[in-house]
Amino acid sequence: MPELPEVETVRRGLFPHMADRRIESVQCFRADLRFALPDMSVLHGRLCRGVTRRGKYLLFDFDDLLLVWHLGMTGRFHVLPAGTPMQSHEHVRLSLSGGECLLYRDARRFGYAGLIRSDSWQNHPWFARLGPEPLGDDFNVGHLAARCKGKRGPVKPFLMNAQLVVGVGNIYACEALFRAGIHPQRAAGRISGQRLGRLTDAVREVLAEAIDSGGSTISDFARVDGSPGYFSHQFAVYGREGEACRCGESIRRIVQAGRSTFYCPGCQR
DNA sequence: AAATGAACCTGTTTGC
DNA sequence: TGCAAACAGGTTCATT
Repeated sequence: MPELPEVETVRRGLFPHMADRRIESVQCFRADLRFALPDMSVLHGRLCRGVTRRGKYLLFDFDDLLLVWHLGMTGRFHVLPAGTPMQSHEHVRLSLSGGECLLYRDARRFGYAGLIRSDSWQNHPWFARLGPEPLGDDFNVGHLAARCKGKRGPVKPFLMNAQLVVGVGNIYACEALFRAGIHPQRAAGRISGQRLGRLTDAVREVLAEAIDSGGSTISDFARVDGSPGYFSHQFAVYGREGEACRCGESIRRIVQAGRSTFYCPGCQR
């Protein structure tokens, strides 16, 4: 479900509820999600310093320990008053000082969590091979050109590879390619430097605009307070098969690497 | 090496 | 109406 803008929206929603709060109790309602859950009882009595993000991972800072969480496709966090009844698909609940509790809900259970040492988190297998943050300086046309060189596979699934750049999932890959005017089936190694420059700009712009809109809600995504994200109203191509593009062509849907791709055959070459 | 497909799991939508 | 198939924001592993 959540791509970078949605995870960042969740992070911003969590931060004021988690920073400087102590974990007063931990309840796990099942032993595993996608993987076995860590023993979160070690967090009992600990102070959370804040919540950061790397790619699509949330990192809860407990000084020497990080609680790392990936939302998978349908994971959601909510902060609610203590004593709130159990919610559907609720798997974990942390009671916090100050009278609130943090709930994790996940219908499909593709999400996962881990407890790792803060001093070596970047060497953890979940992080060691991740590409640069798309909104940071390390994601630039030089990086993209170097990685695209010689690649014969289609650019759209290539763009979704977290080893190239983190945070770009199915929605924003489609939207960024539309903005850059690049056909999703074009070989990654056969795009001019100028057009790769447009693509880096498009990735940054679409992600930044989506964060400003609170992410995109299709069906499952919700912010920590339960409200939806509004960027879905601004999709140019995603989910719009058969609708007319502003150029007049009809938007198409194809399947690449098992995922739906939406594009405009008039605007994207 | 690189690209595709299957797997993980449940809920919702679509089509016959 | 009922049932089955298709589809859904992600990642990893196995197979060509």
